[in-house]
Amino acid sequence: MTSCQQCVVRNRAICSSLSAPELEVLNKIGRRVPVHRGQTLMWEGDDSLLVANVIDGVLKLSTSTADGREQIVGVVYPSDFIGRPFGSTTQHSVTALCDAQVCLFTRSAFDDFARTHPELEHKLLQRTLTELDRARHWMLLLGRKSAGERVATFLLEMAQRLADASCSGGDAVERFELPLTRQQMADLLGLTIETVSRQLTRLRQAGIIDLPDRRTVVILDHEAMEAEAGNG
Amino acid sequence: MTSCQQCVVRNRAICSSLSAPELEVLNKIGRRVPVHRGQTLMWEGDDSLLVANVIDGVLKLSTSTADGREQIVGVVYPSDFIGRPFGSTTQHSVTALCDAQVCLFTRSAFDDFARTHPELEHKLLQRTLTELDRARHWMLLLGRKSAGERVATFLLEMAQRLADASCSGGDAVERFELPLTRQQMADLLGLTIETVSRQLTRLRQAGIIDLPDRRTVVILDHEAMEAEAGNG
DNA sequence: CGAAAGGTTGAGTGCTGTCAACGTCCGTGG
DNA sequence: CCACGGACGTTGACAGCACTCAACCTTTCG
Repeated sequence: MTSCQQCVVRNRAICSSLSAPELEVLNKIGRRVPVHRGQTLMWEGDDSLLVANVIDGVLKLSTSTADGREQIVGVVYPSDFIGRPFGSTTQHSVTALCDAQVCLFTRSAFDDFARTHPELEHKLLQRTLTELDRARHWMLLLGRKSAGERVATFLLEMAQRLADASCSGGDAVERFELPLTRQQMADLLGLTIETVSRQLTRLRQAGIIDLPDRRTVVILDHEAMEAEAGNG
Repeated sequence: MTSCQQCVVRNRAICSSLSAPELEVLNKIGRRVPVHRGQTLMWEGDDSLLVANVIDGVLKLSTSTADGREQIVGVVYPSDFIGRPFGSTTQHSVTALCDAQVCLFTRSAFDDFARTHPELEHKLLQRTLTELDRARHWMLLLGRKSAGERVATFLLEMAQRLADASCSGGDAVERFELPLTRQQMADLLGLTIETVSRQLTRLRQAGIIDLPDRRTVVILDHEAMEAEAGNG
């Protein structure tokens, strides 16, 4: 039986605000659930019935237009929180990009627990404020950056986030596996799959990155990447 | 002397969570400040030293690329909260779109007060969650919608928000004043000023809207607008 | 009245999307 | 083991939407 005490995201997730006896209670209302790659945990427009902490894996948050154009509005990693507490509907779908594990709560039980645990709400507030900053920052990319800048910015951000998640002391990793397909990259960057592919090829031919296989990226020239990303 | 008790946003802002004696304390750490049109209250990248409630007027939140391209990432109205509590830097500039009034706090004083008033933090959390939903919804527009859809979506959303702010029972108003110039609309929609102007002209010539003067919009055919916006 | 700011319209270009063909990887089943 | 099929990815040709550059109009304000 898995308990919160042994949870791998214990010290990073919002649960880190809780004492041992509080964790006992939370343990009772949550349950660990596996999510398979491609499985959708919540659907855009649905009643908000569930919230969760990501324990392992990567998931995407996405919305679509009426005619099916998709935009990925967030990518979440272990220790991130998903779902819409204190609200009636979920504004975006949540889908696993790889096999994942989440710690699932019914929204009502979570809401009740959170309302009586200010420290937990504070952690959630901090996390939400950070997510809002991140979302707004992404709006600059979607509204104002060229295809080349978008792809470069994405690769740099991915390197940085994976570095934060691992233990490399904050330095961006220079080699990593993409958790996204080309189509998903396109949906995140507001581009088409062909444009993403062409920009990756261009960066590779310019000697700025290497692509040993379809999922692996090696950043060869970090400075040139910053220039490509429009941070200059 | 103005007190919180008489504040026009008293019942809508996050302060609505507070009792009379608590308001007394808040009154002491905040002060009402006028902001002139065009004046920037906070700068992107600055240390986060101030937060505020909007009392009157409309302000924009914006970020820029290194070479000066601007993206508006949010528009705030009376009762909205601005600034970055519990964080070291402000991620976007805040600028008044018309003469405005805000209730200003130093971040440290506000943080301290919030940390000891869970009900206030709860209100702030709800507000932040709503803003996050709104920002993510806007990402769909920036990433996937055409110029025509963006302009139509913007006008519909503006009509809805002004309806929510007034007392029209939730029905969108059919006639309103834009708080934005064409350039600001372009910066919000991720377009150029010329494209915005052309799309407005197109909607007017199609008989879907009227533009009595440069700042006034009349929605003549709400259904056609929904279609133009790409909503089903 | 003149200047500046804001807005509209036109002509032309180019970036990115569309459509299509082909290539690569990988799991499945003969 | 190999053939096959499907998912994923790359590349090319072409078109079109939105951007750029430019001229001109309207409103505002000193």
